[in-house]
Amino acid sequence: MPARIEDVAAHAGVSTKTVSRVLNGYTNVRAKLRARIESSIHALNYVPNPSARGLAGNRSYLVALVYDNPLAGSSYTMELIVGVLQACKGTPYNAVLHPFEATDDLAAQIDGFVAQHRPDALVLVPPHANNARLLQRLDELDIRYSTISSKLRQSHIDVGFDERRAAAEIVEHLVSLGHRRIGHITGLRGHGAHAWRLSGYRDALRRAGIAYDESLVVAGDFTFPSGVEGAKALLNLRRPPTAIFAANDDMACGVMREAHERGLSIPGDLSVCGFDDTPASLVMSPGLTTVRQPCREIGCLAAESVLQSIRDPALRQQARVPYQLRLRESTAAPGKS
Amino acid sequence: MPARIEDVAAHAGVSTKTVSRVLNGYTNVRAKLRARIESSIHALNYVPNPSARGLAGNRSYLVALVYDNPLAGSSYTMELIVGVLQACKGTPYNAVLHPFEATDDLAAQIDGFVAQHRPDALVLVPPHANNARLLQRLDELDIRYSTISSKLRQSHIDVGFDERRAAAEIVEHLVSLGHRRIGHITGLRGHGAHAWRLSGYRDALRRAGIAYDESLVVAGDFTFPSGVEGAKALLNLRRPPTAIFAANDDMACGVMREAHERGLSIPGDLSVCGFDDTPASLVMSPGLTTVRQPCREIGCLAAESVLQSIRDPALRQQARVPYQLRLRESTAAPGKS
DNA sequence: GTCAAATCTACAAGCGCTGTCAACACAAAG
DNA sequence: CTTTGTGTTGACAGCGCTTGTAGATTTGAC
Repeated sequence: MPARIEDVAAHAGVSTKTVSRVLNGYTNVRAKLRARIESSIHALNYVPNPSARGLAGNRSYLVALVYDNPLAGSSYTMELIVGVLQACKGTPYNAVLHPFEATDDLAAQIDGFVAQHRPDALVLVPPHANNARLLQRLDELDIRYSTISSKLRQSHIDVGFDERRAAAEIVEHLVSLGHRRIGHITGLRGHGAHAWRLSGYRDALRRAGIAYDESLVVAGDFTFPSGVEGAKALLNLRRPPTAIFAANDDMACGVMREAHERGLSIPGDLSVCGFDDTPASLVMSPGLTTVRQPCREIGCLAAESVLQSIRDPALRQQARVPYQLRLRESTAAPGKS
Repeated sequence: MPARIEDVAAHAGVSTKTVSRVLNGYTNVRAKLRARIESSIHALNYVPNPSARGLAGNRSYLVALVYDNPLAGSSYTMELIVGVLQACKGTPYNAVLHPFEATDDLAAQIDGFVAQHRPDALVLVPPHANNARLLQRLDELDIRYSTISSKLRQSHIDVGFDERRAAAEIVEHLVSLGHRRIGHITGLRGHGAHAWRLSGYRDALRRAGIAYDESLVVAGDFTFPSGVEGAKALLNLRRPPTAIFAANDDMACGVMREAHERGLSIPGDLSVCGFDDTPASLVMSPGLTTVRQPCREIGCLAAESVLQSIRDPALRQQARVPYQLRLRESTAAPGKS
């Protein structure tokens, strides 16, 4: 039978109330007494019972990660999960996962989920992070939440990185190699990543004094097949691009596949770069030039902030974490094989 | 304020205890009364409070997925998670994740985790599923658990698939294409997957009347770099193999990388096949021939069984789920380009 | 030394549920 | 008609914690 708070109180010679104060981080306990209680906790190997705590305090000690059905992008989600778990470590909080089916009655779904599990806080991943109705419903329910890479310019907690600048940098890398005709396969419309990465692409062209050519930009949806299709469209142009910047790695892999099909060598005949640094980008041959998005840090920060906001409801924070260019073998100067 | 069991009882004109019986699936409630209570539950939109339930019933309604630090194999873990979540859906149970750091004091770690979160059940993934000391400790703590692909022939719940047979099948596929010199890069020693897949390889050779050649089998550790190294060793042989069966996809990707480095075309100069059907195997060029391991079903089944065993502690079950060969473009008859 | 503020104790209530056990209804048996 | 047994239902305590109140004690400032 595990120790109870009562046992700790008796062991330390204090009231249970004071032990409770220590457990919950109240500051009005004298340092000396606090130390004594903490050593009793340690001696008895005491860990508070989460159910009892939750029941009495009307809390669940649960943070839910709300993400899209993970058919695609599993490594992205997985990394976020690792980050969220890291943030929960050492706290009484536990992470639970909630993959939302992408349906219309999202409000109903969130209501059901909240009713059942009563999470104290949510971390929302795109596309849900961009769903204004959802956020509004959460506000109504008075549930704290943070978002990841939300394109909504709202006054809530959000964590992301400067995707526009990162996209610009990777395109500038292509420019610096000598490329002038650079194709772009966009992400799925509606995602912030679609607009930001496209804007970055245009920023880089503008700064390099290269005219924006609409025909070099084709629509993708972040999937491998859409990368293949995008590559087909671009490579079928009368004057095909010498480099293609795909808005994510899966599509970049699609581009590489199509290039191989056509017998084009990479990077000799075509430079390819992606975005996200998924595991696949490392195992591709050649290795894929991409942007490392620090998913773990993002997940960790998003969870930490939202937990902090439980104590301090006024907290509003727009954190931007650093990204890194990963230059690998899929990009080189044009026209040399 | 959400409805409480008391409200439901009042609405249905019964005692709270009877409502509780209905909620917990006790059979000794008359059908008519049960129906009335169920309609009251529905009418009031009642969902029991997990904390209260847990406190009163001395349960946590938590299933923990215990896996290795997810630096590698994130898609495998992710798929298992999806399966476990699926199994929890519609039950009062919730899934929590516990990535174990691979340290020596595993018993201490599990004790700490159990003390803090008090999960009702665990699902163990290799290599932890193979840790006899860990299982013993769980038995001592009287915590239900199930394992996934455990190589321990113990009397507990385990879910997996016939890896040996699957490995044999994929090697037979190579044989049927005309390959006689087939290399194998093994997995990490200690994992069941190491032994089973190697055994399958040998089974296939034996059945094809091909002598087992030790020099064609090199040790890997399931990582991409070890695949590269393994490929180097095999391709440097005086008589290199015409096909390589890597014990997982990551290593197969490493083989493809090395082949590309050497200017060997796949499958023209070298056939490659992997195992697991990770997302990368689909985006590789050419697509990788591999074995689909039904991770979701496995995770789901493992969680379902262990939840069932909470009610029925006598439950022992060794489930084998079906696998599928995925024949893609990385394998072909030898010697034709 | 005095007084207010800060700290601490004791105790009770109660969070929402389930377990225990007793009560009850109803059928079959005597 | 009573007795016994079986199945169904209810009353109530209590799970382990937090919160609140009222009062005791200590502390530090003056």
